[in-house]
Amino acid sequence: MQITSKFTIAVHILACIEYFHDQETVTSSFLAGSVGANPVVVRNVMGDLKNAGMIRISQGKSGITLARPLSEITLYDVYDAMDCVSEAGLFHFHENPNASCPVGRNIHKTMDSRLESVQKAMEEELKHITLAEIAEDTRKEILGEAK
Amino acid sequence: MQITSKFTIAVHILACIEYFHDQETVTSSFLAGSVGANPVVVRNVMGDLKNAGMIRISQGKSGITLARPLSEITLYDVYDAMDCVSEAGLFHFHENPNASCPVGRNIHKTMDSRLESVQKAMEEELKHITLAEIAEDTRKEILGEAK
DNA sequence: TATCTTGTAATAATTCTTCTTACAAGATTA
DNA sequence: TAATCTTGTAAGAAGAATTATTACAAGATA
Repeated sequence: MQITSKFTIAVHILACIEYFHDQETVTSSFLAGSVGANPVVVRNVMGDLKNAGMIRISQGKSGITLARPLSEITLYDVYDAMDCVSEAGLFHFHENPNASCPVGRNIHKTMDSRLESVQKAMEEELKHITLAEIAEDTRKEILGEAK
Repeated sequence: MQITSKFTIAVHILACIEYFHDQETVTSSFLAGSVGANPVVVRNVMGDLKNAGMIRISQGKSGITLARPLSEITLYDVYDAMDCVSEAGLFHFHENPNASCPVGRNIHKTMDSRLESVQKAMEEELKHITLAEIAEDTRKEILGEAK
């Protein structure tokens, strides 16, 4: 089980917009080229990022741009925008516990709050990481390559 | 995306073994009845729990028993035994970032350590919760029902 | 020895995710 | 204004992963 690749694609896209904004007109096709995915999946991710207020989309020369600085976007914001985890939560509860068994009809309730806290721990960690860090590290890696 | 229901099934099973061990002979069919799943999935989960040293399996009157007290089993132990998350990690990285794009060939490296720390935060939280807590709360809920 | 239970393979069914094609609608620029 | 480019979205195909089920051999028990 893994969290949808839309999440890492979204991060990749944001890093690209930041990196290329003053050299190229950034379009969905351009991004799809860097990501290595079909332009349509990129456009869908773009749509989610736009709805979340992270990017602006123009068909003109300005292309796709950041709507706010990467320092104000955390991994959690992206995770949230991509709907990485369903309404039901990170953990899949088995569907048919037997209500005529005392354990069966109570175990769900007993686990729920604890599993929520586990999910929350992950989400809190995501909030501590900004896209700015990632973009900056990426830039450093690229500069490092020159040697 | 959700973590396999084998995880909650395993917790349910452990709670059942604890709850019923002095009233019933606990078998895979009995457990399957409480869980509401096919006996084969229960047996597979049982196999994993046995390999992890949490339960003992007998075909006789003793049935399935705990191999160590629930206070010494954490949700992480169960999570680990069920192989809830693949080798590749919790986050699915998109497969084909373009190596001829500077961002494309560096973004993976840049994200990896951070995503690992996020996954680790979740796993640490799992380590803080014991099966004993859950079994105890379940017992309390059951007693509460009597009113 | 008859019965019950586990272990496991094989397979089917279902659900999710990802990819792809196609095209309408909006924006841009010459 | 017309030609071109880009986005937004629907529809569907393909693929992967998860879960359920049948079947049966082998081991344990009484």
